[in-house]
Amino acid sequence: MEKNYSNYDLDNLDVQILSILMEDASIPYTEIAKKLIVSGGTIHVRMKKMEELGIIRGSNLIINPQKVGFDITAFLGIYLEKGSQYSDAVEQLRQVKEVVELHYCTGQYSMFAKIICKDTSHLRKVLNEDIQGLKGIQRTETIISLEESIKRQITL
Amino acid sequence: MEKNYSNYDLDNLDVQILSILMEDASIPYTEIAKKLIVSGGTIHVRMKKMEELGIIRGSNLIINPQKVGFDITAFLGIYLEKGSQYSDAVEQLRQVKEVVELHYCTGQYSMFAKIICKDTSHLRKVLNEDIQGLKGIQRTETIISLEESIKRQITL
DNA sequence: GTTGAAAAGTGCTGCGA
DNA sequence: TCGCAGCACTTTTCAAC
Repeated sequence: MEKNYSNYDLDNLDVQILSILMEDASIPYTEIAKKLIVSGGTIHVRMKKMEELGIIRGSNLIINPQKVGFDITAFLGIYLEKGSQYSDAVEQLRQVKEVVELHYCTGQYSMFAKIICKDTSHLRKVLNEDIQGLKGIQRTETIISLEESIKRQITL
Repeated sequence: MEKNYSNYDLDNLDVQILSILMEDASIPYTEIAKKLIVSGGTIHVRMKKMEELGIIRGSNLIINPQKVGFDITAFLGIYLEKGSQYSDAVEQLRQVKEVVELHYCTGQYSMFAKIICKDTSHLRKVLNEDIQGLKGIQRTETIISLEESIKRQITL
């Protein structure tokens, strides 16, 4: 399905289509077509091309975590005992459902995670029981987000 | 539009609908209905209710940043000169398009940002020219992500 | 590559249980 | 409150430019 172009040149039309749908994926093709003064069929062809190229990963329904009782976002700097334990640690952290992002990174931490929990006691449980005990993890540093002021995708 | 229930009890059906659409918002209601053994109309009613309650924020087209030439993800710990400059700093950072997330947080940093850039020279430009010079920002620490191993939404 | 329209499928609304 | 059926709208396809 996904063709092997590492970097495809998007033209202006592609970028404008993506920009619109990145903000709201439910906007109909026909409406985009009107706005960009092309036919609906063209939007469809472009989208199909970009899907095949792997530029489009899919679409997500975005929910408000706070409304469903998930109130705490935290970042976790993770120190591994040895760098070689990285892939092991990834697999273990993948089992922890509260981990929504995990990065292998430069700087003081070996890995860096973003986790979302229901409340402080849930966070404590995840840190103490689910993460601190994992094989290869030496220690962690926690940064708690009190407010998410900006949340968006890149501007093309 | 949005009713003022701070926390509404979702039943099992609501949670299952959300779980499916959070992974792929393009799945038709009729298919969800078949999977959960209810009618399409019921899915529609539940979705409308959750939209009115503000549980659903919308939907995004997810693109692969690397395929469009954005190759570097970095996290930025930001030290402010005074905590009171927070809202000022938020507004300034909102103008920097490369900043995709910004948190006000506990711990050593006053604020914590996630930024996505095209390459190392783009990152350097954003750090040196767009961010370091902003009023109220004392200094920053950069963590560069070499690999994003996990990227998902919360599991309800 | 793009267009325009026809065909297929989906979302929405109202009635009935 | 839920399910069913008809209508409106969208996506998809395709021949022609």
